Amino acid sequence: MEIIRRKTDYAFRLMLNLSINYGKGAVSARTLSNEEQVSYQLTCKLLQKLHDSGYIKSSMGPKGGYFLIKSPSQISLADIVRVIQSPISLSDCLLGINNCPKKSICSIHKELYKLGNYIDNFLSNLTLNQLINIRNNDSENNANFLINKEFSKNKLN
Amino acid sequence: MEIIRRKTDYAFRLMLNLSINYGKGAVSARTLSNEEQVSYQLTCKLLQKLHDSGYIKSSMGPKGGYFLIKSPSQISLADIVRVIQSPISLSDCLLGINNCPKKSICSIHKELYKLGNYIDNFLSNLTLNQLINIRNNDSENNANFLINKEFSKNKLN
DNA sequence: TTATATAGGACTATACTGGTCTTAATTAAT
DNA sequence: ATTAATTAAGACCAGTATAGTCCTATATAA
Repeated sequence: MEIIRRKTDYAFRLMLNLSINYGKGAVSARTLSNEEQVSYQLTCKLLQKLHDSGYIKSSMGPKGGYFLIKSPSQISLADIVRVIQSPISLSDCLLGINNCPKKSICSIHKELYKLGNYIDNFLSNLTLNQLINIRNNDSENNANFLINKEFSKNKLN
Repeated sequence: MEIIRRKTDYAFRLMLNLSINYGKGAVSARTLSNEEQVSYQLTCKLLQKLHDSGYIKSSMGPKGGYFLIKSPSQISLADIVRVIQSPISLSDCLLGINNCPKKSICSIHKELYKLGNYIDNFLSNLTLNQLINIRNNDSENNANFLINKEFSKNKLN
């Protein structure tokens, strides 16, 4: 089960593309669809949602398209997640005392609560602007995934 | 969308109960169902899965039931998650370079990868034994959720 | 006027999730 | 031996989420 749903992932891409084009005019759904390899229909749907939520504006007609309203530094991945997919929660029971019938359970949820907070904060603090910077600093080679593999070996050390 | 599915949460409870009874003989599904407020049928199903995965043993007949094979210090929440629900992955694309058509995306996934690792490690390092200890240290009052509520108010401060 | 865009409702196939029902097989105690 | 308590396990189901398409309408630059 994916925490970040596929649609949300698509939206990340679309928004990152718009971030790179921030201040350079509108980008059409068709272009975004092609460049980010997301089906045209779905691209439209996702852009509409992002539009309705006030992150992007649209201009209709030829030469129309979408562009960011806010600066990429003011939009986090958590924002996008919130728009596209149902909210991420770590577990049902964290929502309230009602679902947690026994005290014995609370030690579980107390710990899970910390994890939930961490995830929240992580996504809230990761802005589109930061992602652009990471990409730029990251050299021109395509070896990011190799780097990621190293990350995984060293995890928690 | 919950990262820890409800069934997994149930399994956490059942396993914590068995942990508390570790070394004290078998506990029947009926008892576990009552004590942890999980439907009897579902309790049976979950216990069967945990049994098949080698975390608990069963004895049939009257006075039968289930008991842990391993020590609670050797079973993590990640273990239980793995048995009960489909594996947690942060996003489809993290699975491989194949799903990641554009380099521009990698800066997203590089960061998400870190988050995925954190979640993994968190759950892998949280053992049933630790949860018992947390519970015991946590005083005898029932106010854990009040504490949790405070947590939620103060988060990110 | 036309071609290029966005806007948005309706619909669908598939899969997952939580959960139940039913029928067996095992075994301690009487 | 019989009975009652218990695990074992397959089949089934309703509800919902997910990803995605289809179709029609509307706006607008050229």
